[in-house]
Amino acid sequence: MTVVLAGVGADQSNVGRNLPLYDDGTFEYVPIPEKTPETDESETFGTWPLRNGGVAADLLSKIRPAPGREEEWVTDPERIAGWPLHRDPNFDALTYGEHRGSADQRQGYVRLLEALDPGDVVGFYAGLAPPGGHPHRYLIGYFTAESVVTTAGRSPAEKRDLLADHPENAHAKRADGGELYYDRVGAEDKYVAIVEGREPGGLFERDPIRLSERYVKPGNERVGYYLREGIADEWDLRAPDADPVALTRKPAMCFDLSGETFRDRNGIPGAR
DNA sequence: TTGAGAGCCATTCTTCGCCC
DNA sequence: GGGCGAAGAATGGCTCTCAA
Repeated sequence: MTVVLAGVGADQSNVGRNLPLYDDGTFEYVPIPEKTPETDESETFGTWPLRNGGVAADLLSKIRPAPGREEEWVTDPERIAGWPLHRDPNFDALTYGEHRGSADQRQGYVRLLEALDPGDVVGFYAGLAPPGGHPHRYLIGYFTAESVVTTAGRSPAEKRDLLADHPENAHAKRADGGELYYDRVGAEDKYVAIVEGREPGGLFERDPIRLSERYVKPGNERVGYYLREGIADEWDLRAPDADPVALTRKPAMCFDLSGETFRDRNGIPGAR
């Protein structure tokens, strides 16, 4: 009886802009750039179709595959068009993988996802900007959890077998010879949680659900983005335990809400 | 072992300067 | 004057350290 929301999608930090929300309620979802061009993912910014025509590369003037002060922006249009996507979640194959957080965090991404039971829901929110308006965090889709597996505590051979069992997952696609990306770059303390999903699930067609409120929190000087009070109350927020929950950095959120109730309130992807 | 506090840094807003 | 980009600053999550 759990709903976990995860922040996904390209944003200011990796493509230098927020994704568009159009006047008719439709929106564009574009995955973040893959950290490494060495991936089995065939979709690139030059092939990812937009709902209003064209491809994702048409929206972008720059990308930063690995956000960080030492990383340079890629501005060459041909390189942008050919850069692979970190297609996570994969709304076609209904699979989602996550490495953010660690085993000793109670409220990090991987720990919240590990707690999902079959029939629970994992939802996805992204930063969308309407024409001439401020960006907000919107729920853009979800799927029903079928199973959750992690690479924690597994031997290299076991990890290889696990990734082979989830070939459509973005973390499996960027694994090299069964070796996870974070193992290759020396971050062995990271592990990946993979959620395999089932119907009902997918990306909303239109009218994403706004999760954030934009205001100056008492005691602060600057405006911030916070979880709407109504969402926290009606969906029974369990984590994080902050009040209000700041959505600036896309935290994982957990709600004590049944999958059935969540679907009744928010509709079915494909029919919304 | 656990919780509090401090520092680091990712994210994004604001301001300012440059160019058309 | 408007648009755009760069730089600086504010916020808050994550991580580490230390004390209880």
